[in-house]
Amino acid sequence: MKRSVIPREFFCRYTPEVASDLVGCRLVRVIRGRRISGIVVETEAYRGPKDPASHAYRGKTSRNGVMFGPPGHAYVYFTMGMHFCLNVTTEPTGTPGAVLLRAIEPEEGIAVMVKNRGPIAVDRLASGPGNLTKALGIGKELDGEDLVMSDRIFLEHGRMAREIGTSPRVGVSAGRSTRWRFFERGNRFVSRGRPSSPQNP
DNA sequence: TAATGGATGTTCT
DNA sequence: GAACATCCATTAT
Repeated sequence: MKRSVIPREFFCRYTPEVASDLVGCRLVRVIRGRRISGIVVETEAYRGPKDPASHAYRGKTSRNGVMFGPPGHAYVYFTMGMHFCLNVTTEPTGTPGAVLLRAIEPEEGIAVMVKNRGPIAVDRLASGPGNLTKALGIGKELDGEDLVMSDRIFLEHGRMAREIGTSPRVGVSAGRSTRWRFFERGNRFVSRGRPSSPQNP
């Protein structure tokens, strides 16, 4: 059987381009042999020294080291005292870059996501970076995982996104001038980000 | 429906 | 000691 896992070359490109192309791909998490998955509907791009909003802006540290490594790996970090965020590394080895996965449209394993998140509406199960990692049971034990080789978490070809919208990134004070947030226009699983921010600018 | 602020802990200055 | 790639309940309109 042919695997439809996305190859490493896909991630070895200009980060905003990878972030845009990831919308429509399927994110798969496997726990005890069961698939939990969904279509990626919202992402953000982060680069290196010229991107003041990026963790890699001030160079390599023990936390962000994965961003400087080979493309196609998971960069998982803990934030705001409560939440994990899942990123996919991009660009050639030595060039920092990562795409933050902000929301998915659940497909398989919805019952497991509900168990992880509590009884809430399906369109909010994995909407927002902290909610996504909680729904899929992702923690720092997956930091540095190779998404091309792993059987615990990986990306597959999904479906064609209808239309890609862009906006400034959510929750960052620096780098407001770049529109490096990408989402499927009109999709109800996309997180609102900030209250009252226009979703179809 | 929109705005505000608290919980909570790691990382870096 | 300050900042932080968040989330959600509470408050005001």
